[in-house]
Amino acid sequence: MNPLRKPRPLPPVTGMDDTPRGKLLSAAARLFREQGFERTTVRDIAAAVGILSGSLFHHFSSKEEILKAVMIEVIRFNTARIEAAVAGAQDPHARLRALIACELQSIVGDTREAMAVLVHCWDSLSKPRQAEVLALRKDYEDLWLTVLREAAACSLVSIDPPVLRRLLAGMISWSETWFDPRGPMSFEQLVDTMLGMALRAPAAETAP
Amino acid sequence: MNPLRKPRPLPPVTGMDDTPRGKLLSAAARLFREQGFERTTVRDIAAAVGILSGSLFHHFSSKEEILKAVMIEVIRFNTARIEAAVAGAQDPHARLRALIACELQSIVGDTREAMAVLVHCWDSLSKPRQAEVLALRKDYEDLWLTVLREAAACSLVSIDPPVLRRLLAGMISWSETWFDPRGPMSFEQLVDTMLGMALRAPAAETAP
DNA sequence: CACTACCAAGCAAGCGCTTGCTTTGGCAAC
DNA sequence: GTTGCCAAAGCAAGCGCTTGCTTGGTAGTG
Repeated sequence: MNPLRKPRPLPPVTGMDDTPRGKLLSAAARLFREQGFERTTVRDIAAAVGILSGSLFHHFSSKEEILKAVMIEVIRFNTARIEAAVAGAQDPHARLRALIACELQSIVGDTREAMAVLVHCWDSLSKPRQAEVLALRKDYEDLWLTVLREAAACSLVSIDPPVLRRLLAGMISWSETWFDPRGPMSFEQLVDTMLGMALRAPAAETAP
Repeated sequence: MNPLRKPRPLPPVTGMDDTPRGKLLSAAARLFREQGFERTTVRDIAAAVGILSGSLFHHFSSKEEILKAVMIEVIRFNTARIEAAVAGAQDPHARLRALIACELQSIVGDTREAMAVLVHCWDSLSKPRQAEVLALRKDYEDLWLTVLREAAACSLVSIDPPVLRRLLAGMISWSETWFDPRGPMSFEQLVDTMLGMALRAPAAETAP
């Protein structure tokens, strides 16, 4: 927006900083997740940070722009995280495990609210805004495919990478609905279970 | 609801019959899926079957009751389907495959709209109505657990049944977002791929 | 004549967003 | 070190519209 800006200490911290904008985004993320996008009013969001509804429009031009901003911030944050994790892993097996662990972490851990919003409120975004978000998501998905293709190339996995990606995405994103890190199963156990399913399963025979 | 009722030719046909109520339900299911519950107005639903919005309330007492009815019908239908499929399968392996095939069928096949509504519009239902639907869902989930425990007992699978159920539920329900039976991968191939992942994967070591 | 199905009209409430104005805090000019 | 200034941030009020649902009445059917 503003072309001339003082050098900020760092790009966004854990997703949302503590500027008015950042506070609005994290409050909105929590509300959107709890009540859904349509059932959350601009008055709800404003009240959550202690201002009136009209004042909200000094920061965002519309309610939908808030939703878009929540999604963009969480995608940026998590893309940076998986890039760092993959760069720090030594072999294909470790890289695959790192991806699963990162995505699970983002969904049941620190960015849980915003990730749930990304999944559940997707259809509340207009098509043009969906396209903007999808463009950002591309880097994220490309990295997944690269790692899965590498794993397939060395016979670590035998399922077609695009299909395997989607099956893993389903398992991982669904765990938001049931997994509790304080429950009987630990985070690491769940990662290893998912990894185990991805690894040794043989591909289905290519029958019609 | 009505304790005295003419013997209907059969319990609900493919989910929704062709009475005014049935037509309303399938129109609502389609609209709820395409636009979400909140963005769909009672005027939309009424228009889809060619009546005015007020007339809708001669069939349902509220918009939310329509949503509940859609969910209940699809659960009834799919519970009957898996019960028949399991009863017709000879061994644990076949029973597990039948469950996966049935659930995938319900999600990408004939009851696609209503199943998508069940998953995506869940939070739009008030808590008391959620409880009513959950009570019906219990039989369905119990059958899954029974089959998975049997498979575990004969070492067909090695992952804890409740966990495995949730991982499979995630993979299967997520496929609504990407799987196209007319695409390069057939329905049966996808079932076998999922089955393969469930089958031989070893449980994660029980480390902290 | 009861019953189902529907129409026509509209109400009360809530919605996203706009407008016009006030307060606040930082900072360069003098 | 006041002073003058301005942009960011917020308030108070409310507009125009949509929403779920109600009401009172009517046509067709067994």
